[in-house]
Order: sequence, then structure tokens, then C-alpha cells
Amino acid sequence: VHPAAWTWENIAAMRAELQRMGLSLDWSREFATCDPAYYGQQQKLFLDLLRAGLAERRDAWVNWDPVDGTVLANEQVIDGRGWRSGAPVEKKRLSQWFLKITNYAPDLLAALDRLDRWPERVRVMQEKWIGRSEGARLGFALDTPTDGIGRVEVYTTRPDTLFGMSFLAMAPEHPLAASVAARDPAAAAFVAECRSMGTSEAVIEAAEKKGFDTGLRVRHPFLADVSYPVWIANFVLMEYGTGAIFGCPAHDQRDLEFARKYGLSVVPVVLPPGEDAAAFAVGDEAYVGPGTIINSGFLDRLDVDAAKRAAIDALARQGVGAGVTNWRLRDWGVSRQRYWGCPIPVIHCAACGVVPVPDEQLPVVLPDDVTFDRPGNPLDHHPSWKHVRCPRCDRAATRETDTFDTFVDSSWYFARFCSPHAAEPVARAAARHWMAVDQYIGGIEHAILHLLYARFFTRALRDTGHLDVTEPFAGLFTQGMVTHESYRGADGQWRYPAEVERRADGSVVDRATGEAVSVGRVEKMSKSRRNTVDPDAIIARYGADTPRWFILSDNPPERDMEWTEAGAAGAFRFVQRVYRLAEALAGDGRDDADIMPASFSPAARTLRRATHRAIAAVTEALEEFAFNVAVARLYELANAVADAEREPAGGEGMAWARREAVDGLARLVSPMMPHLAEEMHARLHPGAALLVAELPWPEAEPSLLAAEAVTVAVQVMGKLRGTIEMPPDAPAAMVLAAAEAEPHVAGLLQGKRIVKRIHVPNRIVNFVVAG
RNA sequence: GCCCGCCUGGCGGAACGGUAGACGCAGCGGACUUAAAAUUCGCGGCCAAUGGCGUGGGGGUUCGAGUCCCCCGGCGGGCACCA
Repeated sequence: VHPAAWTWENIAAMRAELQRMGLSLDWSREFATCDPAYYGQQQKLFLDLLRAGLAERRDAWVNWDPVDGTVLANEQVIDGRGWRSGAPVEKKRLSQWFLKITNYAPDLLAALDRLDRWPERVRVMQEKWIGRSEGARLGFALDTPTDGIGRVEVYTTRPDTLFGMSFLAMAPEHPLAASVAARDPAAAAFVAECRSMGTSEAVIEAAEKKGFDTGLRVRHPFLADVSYPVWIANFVLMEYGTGAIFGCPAHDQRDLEFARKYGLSVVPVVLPPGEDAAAFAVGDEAYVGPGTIINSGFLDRLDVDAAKRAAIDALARQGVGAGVTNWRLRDWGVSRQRYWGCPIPVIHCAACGVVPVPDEQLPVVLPDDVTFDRPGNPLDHHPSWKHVRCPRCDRAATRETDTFDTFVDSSWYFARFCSPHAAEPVARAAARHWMAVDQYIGGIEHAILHLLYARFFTRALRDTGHLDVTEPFAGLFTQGMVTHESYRGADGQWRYPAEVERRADGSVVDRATGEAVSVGRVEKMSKSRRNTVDPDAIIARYGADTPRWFILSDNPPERDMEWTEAGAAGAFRFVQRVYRLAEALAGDGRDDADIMPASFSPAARTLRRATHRAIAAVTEALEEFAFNVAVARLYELANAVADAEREPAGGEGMAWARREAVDGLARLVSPMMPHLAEEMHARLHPGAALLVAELPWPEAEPSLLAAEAVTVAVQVMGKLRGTIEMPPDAPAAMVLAAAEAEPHVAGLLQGKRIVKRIHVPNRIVNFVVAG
């Protein structure tokens, strides 16, 4: 299926589903990122970034499948082999477009503190990802310069441990490693082995640590007559720091494992507090804590922090190094060698170099007539699309055939929603009105990449004159996923939940054949596991409110929820129950004009208190996004109405109190079950002018929130020994006296001396006793 | 390997450092019914039960810990080309 047909069909299906669920969305603002009307604006943005120096082209390593002749995503590399061809994957260097997110690293970090409506854990993850560190950059002089390379630059956060050095290690992609490999076949073989490892950091860091001794040696910056071996090591990342490190095994775990494996020396230079310098040795664990410097010449007797400063000063004086701030964050590679994406709007000209597509030629539209019969990017072998004239010199030139990472599409769509049909990317006045997004919602899997890219893009759009805000999302909520049991038949094939049946004896069988089906894990709904349920079938059976209610009621929204048939049926029962309550009152002929009775029977007062406590509790729970708690409070209110039904009829004011309760139920349930709420409202208030959706949110009557009595727990030595009933806010002396008099407690206090009395008003009393 | 979370009855979960298990699901028992469904009422942490033990395990802080701190275990998210 052509990606365009597939995509538009899915959009239509999703749109219909969202509408059937009754979600209140402004469909006049709908757009699709695969529509040239959107990605054409994105191309304009990119050219602005290019002019502002926020986009540039440089070489980067990619996973290359030599058989399929295509770039592979990390996900497509399985155990070092291409997922389709099975061929060993190689790292290959390609020229790629990058967006300079690192320009904003300090601000992206500093501004995290002000995102006070973001989850703490997301902010922590971003902080670590940006990874600011203070350290030193220093050059190690090579004994024998190679190919004009006389020094190896190293970044370290531990310049205090320089005297504990036992080797220098560089990444396999390091230029010096390439020089060595060019003349040493063994080195070349090692580099090639590393190159077969793929580009993912998880794979590199989890791999067995291996190295190759180049035979080269470097001089210690502080010890003129001492030199160290230079290794190529598979765990050194070219992307971080300078692509080379000095190894200090005594105080770095990875260096220690490497040194033990290759028999390199381990010299402790930081003495932990309380240890004896003569006796201290490093075993299987590197010592990374604080301490006093030893075995380190002029750094001896300093503490770690002072030694860092002293070492940096010395390096600077010698002109071989300096203190620097380093960032873990790397620039964002946005080039993809794929068809289905937004074309990168530049033209490559042999004479003029990279030339931006002129504004009047935008959008650069993705061609529809492509073939997928050959490996590689279809745009590359399209017969005509890439052949154009250079906008500058009019000679034959070629279009860029890379498309953007789809993360680019999602990095500014929220701004486009402010003015979805504007002729420019973002209408500034509209953006000023709507931005920032008050409440953004997404899965935790977006904690770093998407949310960081969006924060970067917002800054870049601000600096290129499109936006006035710096942060895109004022509030962030990370919701869980919908999960379901999975089922597999005897034939090993997955079965859809609709295809299986749970029998009374608990066994699960195939509906069609009656054969036993094995029940697998509860996991994220996915087509491949066939553990999905069809929303249309649910809506047809229960209406839209039942799934809405069930999804909200099952668990806190930040956790995954498990869809079960029993849970859906339970939610449906509640829908029916609440509706019956409204229907029972539909014909009673009363309405809002009814005058509130002058007094209420005890039972009616109890119901009124339940109503107003529910209003307060549901309001609070909704504001905290504790939807499952709001649901529980609404069950309690429904139960309170049922309890009141059982009271003998004719209790003073009961009819009024019951109406108030059911009316409150309709109003409180409305954000979660809007259709039910309106049905109830129409029956309770025939001919009402306004919908529930148009009415103000109910407010609790404060006088009805206070309890008539509170139960105070009484503890002796922190253990619960009894409870007493007290008027609310009773004086401490009265509560303590009553607590001491409680029969069981009094028995326990007999013959003991009370050392301390703790009283927490309306909650607890605790007696601490002696003897 | 590194970063970040999570762990409470049969299950989902509730609980400003203050009576652990609200509320629901499933289960069991009763009512209603010729019967079933539906509805409705009630009962459910564990144990050698006037007491003791219980929030993944072990320690600590506190009058008091599910909640705070340290260590360990298990599970999950991310690791830059899945998006």
C-alpha cells in the first residue's frame, strides 16, 4: 500500500473514532503533517534556521546494511545484523543535516527549574540527558607524531587523578585510530570489528570491553620522563568530549575493568577518609568517593575539589590544558534516507554548493509516483524529481533527497494549531494569544527526545521571529497506555480477544473451534500481538460513556491500564444505575423552582452532606488528575442515594435532598460521561434552556462539609488500642481525657507512667509510657 | 553498561508522616424469581485470635513510616535512526 493512502485512511479512521467517543475537539483546526500545506511551512522554518546558523551539514555515522544497501534504524539492527537481510551491519559515514540544539544547552538546562508543572522525574531525566559537567581539556603529547598528529586531546572530569593514569584510550572513530589502522593491519582489524557494532549507545556500553594497544605512547603533562600506552577502546564514545580519555583505573570502574583485563597498572591517588595510605589498595571496585590526594607530587594532601583546581591551574600555566564545561547533549541529526517524510528544501550545485530552495518554489512536494522495488531511498532513483536547475547559476543540479526525521514534524505542530491555515508557519498574534500550551499530555516514552526537541524548536522559532515564548508546554502530564491480555492458540498464532471466550471454569478457548488458548502477558495493545479491542464494537454495545468511565476509573492515569471485559461490564452497570436514579425522579413534577425546605430530617441531612462532600472531593480529585479517586467518590455518592432510598418515606426534606444529590451526580459525572449527564439533566429538568456542559461547575456548601463527629484513634506506644468519638475540633484537654478513659486504653495505662502525650487534632492521640 | 521510575488483599487501586486496604472488579452467602438473567442486601488481609503479624527484602530516622533516608531484589521507561 502506498504510504499516502495508508496514512490518510488511518487518519480518517482515528478521526471517526475520536468523534464517536464524544471528545470535545475543535475540528476546524485539524491538519496533517504529511500535507504539503503543513510541511511546506516546515520547509520555510528550516530555511530560516539555516540562515540563522542553526542548521548545518556534517558527517555522521549510520548503521549500514551492505546487502540491502540501506541505512538501518537502531531498532532494525538485531544482534549486529540487519533485520531483513541478516547481514552484519557496518558503521558508515554519511553527510547529514544537523540542527544545533547544543547552542541552547545552557538555557534548556537552566529553564527546567521553572517548569514547575512538569513531573519531577521528567525534569531529572532531561537534566541528566543534557549532562552539564565541569572538567578539563588537556593535550597529551605523542612520543612519535603520526600523520602530523602530535597531540591527543582528552576531556576529563577528574583532573585530580592525573597522577593515577595508566593508559590513554581513544574511540575507534578517532582520527589517530584511523592513522594507526592505515599502516597496521591488526589495528585495522580491531577498528573494523568495532565498526560492526552498530551506533546505539546501549549496545556499545553493554558490549564486552575490548582494546587494542597501538604501540604509540604519550607523555604525562606533569612528569617529563613518564609515558603511557595509547589504546583504541570500544567503550570510548567519539561523540562525548573529545573522543579520547585518560584511564585512571583506581578511580573509574570502566577503566579498572579495562586495566585488569589488559594487565595495566592500578595506582590509587585518592585516599578515602580514615584509610591508611600504606595499606590502601583497590580491589574489584574503583574508589570514586571523596578523599585526600596521594602519590601525586604537587597535588598531595589536597582534597579532591582543591586538587581539581590545582591541576587545571597547572595545565593552564603549561599551556597544555584548561578548565572547560562539557555537555553530553549532541546536535540533532535530522536527515533520513527515506521516502515518506518532509523533503529537506535545498539543492546541491557543483558550482554553488548547497543552495536553499527559493521561497516561491516552496513547498518542495514529495512525488507520489515512486517505486519500492529497489533498496535505498526511492527519491534517489526517481527518474526526474531530483534533477533541477541551480536557482543561483541555472546549471544542472540535484535536489537533496534526504527527508526530515518525523520528530521535526512534531516539534512545532502545537504552534501551528494556533493558526492552522495561516500563510506563514505561525501567525504571531495568534501564537501570542494561545501559547504556551496550558496542559500537554503524552506518554513517558517522550520524556526526553520529543519534549527536548519541542523545547529547542520553540527557542529556535523565537529567535527566528516566529514565536514570542520560550517554553512550549507550561504543564505536562505523562499518561499510561492501554494494555490487554494476549492469547495464543495451539497453532502458535495470536488470537484477538474477540475470538476467545472465558468459560465458567476459568478456561479460555477459541470461540470458533473450542480449542484451548493459552493466556499470555498483559501488555501494550499492538497489532502484532492481536491484543486489541475494537472501539466501535464497544461503543455499539455499551455506548461511548462506558469505555470513557472504565478507562478513567481503573487506575491512576499516569499508570498503564488493563482493558478487561469484566471491567467494561462493571462500568456499564454503573451507567445504568445512575441513569435509573435520574429516571426515578423524572416524573416527580418538581424542578429548580422548588423552595428548599426549612428543615431536614437526620437522614436527609446525611444525604445532603454526602452530596456536598462529593462535590468538594470530586472537584479536588479532578484538579489533581486523580480521575480514579473522583470516580470512587461518585460511587460513594450513588451509594449514599441508595442508602437514603431505604429510609422510610416522608422524612422531612428527603425528596429535595434526593433531587439535589441526583442533580449533583449528573453534574459531577459530566466531564467523564457527558452523554449520560445530558440525558439525566433532560429528565430532571424538562425543557431546561442550558446543557450541563453550559452550566457552571457545582460548588459545595461549606457548612455541609464539616462532620458532626470525628473518630480519633488512640495509640499507646504507637500502636492502635482504641477509638473515641469527639466533636470536631474539640479542645486537647478534653480529647486526652476521653482517650485516657477509653476502657481498653485505661487498662493498658494501669500502673504505667505517661511520659508524653501526643495529640493531633481530629486524628490521633498517642501515649508514650514508661515502666 | 548508564540515566529515570515503579513495587500495598485474588485483581485495579485508596491513604496532609497519624485508625493501611476507601471505591471498584472477581468471589462467597442471603432476598426477589417457577427458574435464570437483571436488581438488591450482606461478608471477605493473614495467623497458633482478649493477642500477634502485615504495604517486595534488610537496616535506619521518628511518639508514630506504605509515605522520609541507606542497602538489596524484581519489574518497567529512555539511551540520540521506533516515534
